[in-house]
Amino acid sequence: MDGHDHGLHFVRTVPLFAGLPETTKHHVASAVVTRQYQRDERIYGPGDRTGLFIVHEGLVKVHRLAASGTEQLLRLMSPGDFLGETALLADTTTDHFAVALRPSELCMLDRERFKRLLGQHPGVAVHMLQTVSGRLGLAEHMVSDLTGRSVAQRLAQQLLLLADEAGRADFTLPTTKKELASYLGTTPETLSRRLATLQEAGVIRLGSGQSMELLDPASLRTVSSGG
Amino acid sequence: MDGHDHGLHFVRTVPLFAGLPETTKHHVASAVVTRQYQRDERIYGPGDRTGLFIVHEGLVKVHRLAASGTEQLLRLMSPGDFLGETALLADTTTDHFAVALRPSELCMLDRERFKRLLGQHPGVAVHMLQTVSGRLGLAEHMVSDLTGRSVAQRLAQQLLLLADEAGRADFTLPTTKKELASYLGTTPETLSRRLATLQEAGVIRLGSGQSMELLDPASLRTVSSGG
DNA sequence: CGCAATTTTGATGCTGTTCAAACCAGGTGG
DNA sequence: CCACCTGGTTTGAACAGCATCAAAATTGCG
Repeated sequence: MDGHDHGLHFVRTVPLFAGLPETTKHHVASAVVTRQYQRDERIYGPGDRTGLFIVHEGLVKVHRLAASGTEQLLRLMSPGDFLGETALLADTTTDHFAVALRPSELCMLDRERFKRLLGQHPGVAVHMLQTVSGRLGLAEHMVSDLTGRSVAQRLAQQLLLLADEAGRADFTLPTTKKELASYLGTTPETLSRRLATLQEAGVIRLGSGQSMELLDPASLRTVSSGG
Repeated sequence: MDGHDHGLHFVRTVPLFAGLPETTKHHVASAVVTRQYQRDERIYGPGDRTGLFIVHEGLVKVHRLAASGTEQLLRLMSPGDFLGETALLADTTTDHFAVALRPSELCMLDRERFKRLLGQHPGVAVHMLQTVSGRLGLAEHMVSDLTGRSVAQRLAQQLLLLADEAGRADFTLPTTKKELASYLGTTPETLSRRLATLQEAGVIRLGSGQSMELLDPASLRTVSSGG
């Protein structure tokens, strides 16, 4: 299987391109550059002038570094997700980092071709608009959570969400606890303490590594909503 | 001048509709419902199923209430800005408030017509995508600022931004200090103290009401970037 | 002029950070 | 196969920033 076929197969699995006609999918597939990234390899960083990336395989974190050195994890991107569009649409360079958390494969569509695609296929623009709008909702939710809710509340909410995504009460974190702490806007130390508290209360059970189990989800829901 | 003409005049001033052909502008103008809002009047709230709003005159705040009662100001919308698109694109109800901070005029385009417009005029989708993408950037910036920077740093940054927007060192806040505190993710008390500190240091001068003057912007820049 | 809301100031307490050190896990090379 | 090393996790102690509560002062508005 050569690069083109591989790309075409890939393009078919991307929600963003779902509505495109066959011939356009071929065009996109041949225009796209696919690359593998190792664990911890940087995909782009502040100042880079990249195109649109789409995750094919693996897990990518989008984060920002404050002057103080604090890292804020903004989002995790999984297969099918796109990233890098903010700088592209504003015609500037990026102001954040994208790093592969595991061996990953991404493809990139250069700026020119992407803009052309956007202008010629409104469906892509609309789909992208829906996605970005959803991300905005999440980000603004995060803002109000950071000011209006405690770490314990945010953690409880996140644990419920993770269990929900996994579809079961026992699951494994997609990342290290350090990254989870960053996502929740706190430190590893504080997160560790809150988790310990929950375990002592019999609400969760911490397994080895990043695995855990929710023993009392109802209790978590109470905590999450400020009980 | 009847409602239609008024609407048409309005439509011409909206950046979002800038690229539309004349005939479409007429259609939009006749489809739009214009309304006046008093100071503190609610435009929409959580659970409402609204269309797309566009600010014509005045100032609108978009905010969220935490269970604890904490209010988080998310953004201020001025003439030309649109709002309500998140719920619309996700086909759900809103999860936040929009309130007129002054006597304001807004128009609303209902869901159906908006969706049709979006599908038929890709330029609108692309423009909207750019705007929403920019807002996402701001929101994510806010997230990392809330976790990585102190109130003093966020305040310094905001003061510089306000002076920049005003184009001069002495300006008047667009809102009350209470709202500014909410925007910065802090309390009125803390904001008042930080402003007092800056004044004592000779960095700013607080005038009556919401007016102030930046005496030493360089110093603010130092504070803002963590000096 | 006087009321209501905002702003300021003060005193106190708590949540979460910081620094430090011990502990643990996974992966590498001898 | 095991010692080792690096980064993640946990725990402890002390501290700092900011919120909270309370009350006085100021502002703007009817």
